[in-house]
Amino acid sequence: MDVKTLCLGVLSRGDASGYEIKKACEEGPFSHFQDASFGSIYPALAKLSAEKLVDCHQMSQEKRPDKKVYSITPSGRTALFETLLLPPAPDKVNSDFYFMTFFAQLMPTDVLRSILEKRITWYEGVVERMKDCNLAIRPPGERFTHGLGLAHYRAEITYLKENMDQLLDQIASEQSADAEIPQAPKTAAL
Amino acid sequence: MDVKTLCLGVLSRGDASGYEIKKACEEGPFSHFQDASFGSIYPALAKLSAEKLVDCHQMSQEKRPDKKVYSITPSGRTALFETLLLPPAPDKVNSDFYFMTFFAQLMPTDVLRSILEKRITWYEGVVERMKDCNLAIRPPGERFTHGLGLAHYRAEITYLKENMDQLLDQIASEQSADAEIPQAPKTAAL
DNA sequence: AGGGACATGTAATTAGTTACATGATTGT
DNA sequence: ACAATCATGTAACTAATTACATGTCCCT
Repeated sequence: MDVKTLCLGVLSRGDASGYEIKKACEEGPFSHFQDASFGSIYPALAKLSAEKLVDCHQMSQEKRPDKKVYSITPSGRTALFETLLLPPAPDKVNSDFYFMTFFAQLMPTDVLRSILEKRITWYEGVVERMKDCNLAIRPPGERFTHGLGLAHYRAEITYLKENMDQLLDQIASEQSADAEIPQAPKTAAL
Repeated sequence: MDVKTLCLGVLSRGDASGYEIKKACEEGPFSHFQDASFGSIYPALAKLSAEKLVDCHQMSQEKRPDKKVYSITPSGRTALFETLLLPPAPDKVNSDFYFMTFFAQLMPTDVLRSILEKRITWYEGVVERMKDCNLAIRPPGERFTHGLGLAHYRAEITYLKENMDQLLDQIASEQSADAEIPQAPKTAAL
């Protein structure tokens, strides 16, 4: 989703500064399917402000730098509703991890094993942190999306655990056989 | 993965033209986790050619335009191996669909239902097409990645089917209750 | 004294997409 | 006649990232 709509989405849940919006995308509830950097968030908030889709009030804090807290306006909410009515763009998954596993047979088994284990550990941590958050207070869409993410991560962990040893074995045996038959096919099979 | 490495990956499986590389990303085995347009593929192939990582030979065809068929060179294979040894960049999932389900309670239930049903139908089609491809002839990494993709899609389909009616019901009842309590929280809960 | 969290913002750069330009052949 | 598939390539554009600039407080 474009950064402007992402900001409107975060602000629809309550007031926030640019810094806090970044955190919501990094660690918060949006971290699993959205991303944005300061270099895109601050200009997006400035534009939303100019379009009167958000209000901004400066906040002086003791022992902390001043911050600008943004609130969504009624027209901002309308803009968010309207975006939600548009057919969603197809998901764009760009995964180096999948690319690597696809070419697993070209990799040394120790590097491959390390990558697979890191992925499992990472996702197990994600699942643990997700289980800890209090969903009771959240609206149904958030709970649903949360459960969908969990289902996805759990399925990936299960598959990786059940199949990684077999993959590693197959590659180890193919790589020793490769010494005898070092031929690549001349035309790609789709 | 950057388009140059993606091209090397496709060419490592056999010779191909720019047009065929595009097809591999659109319909072929890379379609689930990679994307690239002509505007990035053709310049990438030109650069790879200049760096001698691929060879190019013109092919005249009857009743078809000429095509340029690219082959990966030994140094191209080395470059691909080396990229595969680098730690993979974290996955970048940018999903409008997840964003929408997150804000499901802001959407009319009929629009939401239609989006959920389209997603299920789309993924069921993907799974059907994936089941049909002959994996016996493919290397272990490709089989593994294929199974991982299938596991993910099946988990998502299962979750959507098991939870969408409940979500729709919850939203329908909340929306009628909203008429009585029209208050938004003032500060976001992460 | 050095790093990390807090806090905002701009400028340079990158990496891609979309649209355009061209043109034959095949199917409806 | 019109769209789709095959086929390559460039130019304009977009949307983002990264690096830079600035500064405080807190912890080790």
